[in-house]
Amino acid sequence: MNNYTEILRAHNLKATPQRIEIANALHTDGHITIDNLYDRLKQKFNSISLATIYKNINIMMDASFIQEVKIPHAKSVYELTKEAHSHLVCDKCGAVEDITINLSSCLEEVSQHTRFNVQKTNLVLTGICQHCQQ
Amino acid sequence: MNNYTEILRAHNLKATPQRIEIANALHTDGHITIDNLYDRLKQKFNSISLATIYKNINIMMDASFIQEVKIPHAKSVYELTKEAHSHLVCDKCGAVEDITINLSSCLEEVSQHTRFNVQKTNLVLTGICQHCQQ
DNA sequence: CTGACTGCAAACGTTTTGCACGGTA
DNA sequence: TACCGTGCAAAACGTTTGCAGTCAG
Repeated sequence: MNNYTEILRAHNLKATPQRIEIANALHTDGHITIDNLYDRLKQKFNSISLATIYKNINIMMDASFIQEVKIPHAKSVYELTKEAHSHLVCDKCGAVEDITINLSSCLEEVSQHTRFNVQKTNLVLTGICQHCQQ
Repeated sequence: MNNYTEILRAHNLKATPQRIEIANALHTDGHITIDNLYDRLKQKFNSISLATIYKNINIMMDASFIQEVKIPHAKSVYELTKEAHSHLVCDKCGAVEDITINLSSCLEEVSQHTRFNVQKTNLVLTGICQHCQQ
């Protein structure tokens, strides 16, 4: 488990117990919805408010500490910000997995066809995960 | 302008004037938010209800006549269903543009690293469009 | 003619806001 | 201590639902 106290402060966020637990939940689960995060934090802080979850999610996104992943036909999940990567999402069980894919050939193709200046890539591949194939 | 009466019926959707106008709006604009669609249809049907927009968007999605495109940090847009393609989204002006990119090398990479069975690709490239670069 | 669609109003779920209290730095 | 964060309650927002009247097939 990381020391999220320091990491939070490095992002100009006060290290409250609630925020540290949000960071731990994201670190443990990788990807989590608002609802799951709320359920998870209620175990540790029985009187925590959903408003606190939302306020922290928003301020942590502003600080680029976390990121939202929008998924077709499903609720958004949140993850700790890390190096650029893509996502595999299982349509059956909903599991979200990180995957690093080299998109340079795709970006070349874009620059060949348009003058659009790409800054970020968002690739979500949906289908059936290995576990659900059985 | 296409004859959307027939196309709607081919999708088992009754061809009401409201639905035909939704199809025309999507055909003309390419990508449109719920709000813009509502504003657009109010010009033709001054007493149209937002509920009608939502009901039709949902039934048209169920019929695979249209599709939702989820965009980072922005509202979803809707488009007529067509062959698979990716999207360029300008962070400045919000414009959404279709682009066909060959993703086969990316999919190969996925099958080399996992046994995930990919069924759909959702690629959204964000950045600055040619017009906003000037 | 019949079932489906529309428009209105109300309900619903999600997210945001204001405020008093409490905790971090 | 000063400011920021928390929790509660209420408000705001987007979306869905139920119903009565209307229309497409």
